[in-house]
Amino acid sequence: MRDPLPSYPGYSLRRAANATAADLSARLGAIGMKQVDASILLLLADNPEVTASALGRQLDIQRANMVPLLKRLEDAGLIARTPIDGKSQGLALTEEGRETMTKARVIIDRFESELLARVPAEHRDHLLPALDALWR
Amino acid sequence: MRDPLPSYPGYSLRRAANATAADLSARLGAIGMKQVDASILLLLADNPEVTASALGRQLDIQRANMVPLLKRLEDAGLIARTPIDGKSQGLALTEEGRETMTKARVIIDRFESELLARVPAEHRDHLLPALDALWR
DNA sequence: TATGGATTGCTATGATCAACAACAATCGCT
DNA sequence: AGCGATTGTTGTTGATCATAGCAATCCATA
Repeated sequence: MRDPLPSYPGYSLRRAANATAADLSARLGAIGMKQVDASILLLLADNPEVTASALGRQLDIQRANMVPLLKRLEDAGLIARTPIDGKSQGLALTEEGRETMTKARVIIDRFESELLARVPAEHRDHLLPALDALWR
Repeated sequence: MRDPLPSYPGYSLRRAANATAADLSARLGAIGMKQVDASILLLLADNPEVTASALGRQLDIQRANMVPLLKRLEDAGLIARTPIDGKSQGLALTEEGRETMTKARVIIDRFESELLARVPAEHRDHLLPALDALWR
């Protein structure tokens, strides 16, 4: 079947993103994590006491949609909230959260290196800069 | 805020795909099209009389989910079905479907060239081959 | 030619996800 | 003191996708 779509970079971009995301999802699923969960944990590891709003801004997730996300992580005992002032609350990893984050990071690091390994050597170093130009 | 995520190619891949997809969606919305719709029309333009199943396989869309998709396009008068045998039916663009497909292709071509233009020249030619390696 | 496995189109359903509007409480600047 | 902006939240909606199941039809082979 003749298919003109793969010659479009934008189309290949979407297909590649879907394929790799499915792969990573499966791997993170092994430790009961989703990609968003892992993103939040990684961000929290580097930025203790950030606010839910700030997290959402960084990840492009609306405030309202952060609520169930954070609730799940809190119920799982991975993050804790501490009041900053009357309306803001700081988020931080619990001890268990830190352990889970470490596991997630191992999985992600392996995933990312395998991803890069699939790219032919002559194109490899160009991938990240090219992608950055498309959304940063 | 310190953010280790953008240094991961896989993460940037997802973000870039989301950003560009949102852009294209907005542009196609101007003619009442969605990305899937346009994909189907483009594919149909090059492959008249293909079957719904074959289309779904090519686009990685399950048979069951093709039904409402094709129904919308048929109700809009963009595609027509002709029986091939007792159980299969060939899909093809109507005259109106061909016109809409042409409009969509103009939009997509412009979108894709603007997308490539955003990539620094030294990385540009590496993007498509790199992406291809990730899903083909 | 009969038959069993695969294929096609479809219905129905559930899960997940993101967008949106609205709200009360609080903050911070003037 | 007052006012606009921010925060966390609720509730709802629409879109997308996976899954299971089903009847009809096909195709290859015994």
